[in-house]
Amino acid sequence: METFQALLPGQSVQDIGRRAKFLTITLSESILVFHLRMSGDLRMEPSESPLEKHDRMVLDFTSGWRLSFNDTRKFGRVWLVYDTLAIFAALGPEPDDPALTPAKFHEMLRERKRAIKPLLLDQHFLAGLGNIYTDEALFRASIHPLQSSETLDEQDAARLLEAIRFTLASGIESNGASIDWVYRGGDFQNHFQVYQRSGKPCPRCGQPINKILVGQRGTHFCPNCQKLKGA
DNA sequence: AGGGTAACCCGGACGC
DNA sequence: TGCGTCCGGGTTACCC
Repeated sequence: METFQALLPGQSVQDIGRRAKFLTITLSESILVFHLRMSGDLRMEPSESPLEKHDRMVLDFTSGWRLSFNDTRKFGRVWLVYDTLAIFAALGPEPDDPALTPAKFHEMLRERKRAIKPLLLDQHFLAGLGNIYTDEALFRASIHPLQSSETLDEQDAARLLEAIRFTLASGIESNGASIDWVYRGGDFQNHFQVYQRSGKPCPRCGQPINKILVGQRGTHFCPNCQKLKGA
């Protein structure tokens, strides 16, 4: 294990924020940016607390508190930057941006010609959806994961945008999903409609949920409720 | 432009 | 019990 010390003398926390799946801690003269990927976790605790297994970075504050970045699978990333432009420049809009109207979303979908699931996962198209939320949102909107984006009409787009917003809000309300031992305290896994429910009955029609591979990602959907249209 | 694939990482699940 | 193998999450790189 290599260790080094990064000193941030005299700097204090000015703000805490989020853009897409990135967390930002704005300091007096620089910005800490975190991406937890799937196994990352941040803890605030007294500096004298024992370190935990897989703690990858710790920040000691003069107040006696410590911020620990724990990441079992080392997938997470941390940057110390002077501005976030380079990291955030290419990101798509936030799903909850009021400027993202159903009409605008429809236009974005029509400009592309790509299977809807990988498109929704593409952070440059729309920022914030991961595999779980994409499957859940497509189910709620009754759209097949392989449906090509430009074939979705205004109503489809409006339904999908609503489903995305609803699904993300539900996940946040549940403190996320704790499907893995690395997540803590989340409850959203108890609200999954399709994700990791292959073979189990669709909550809407009772037909078995199907699982396929789309762009190397496990993809769960109801073949009866989410039919490919116009094919 | 879109897609397919591999890489990163590692603990748990699974099969033998 | 002890192996080996596969899996999956988000993202980028690279190839066709």
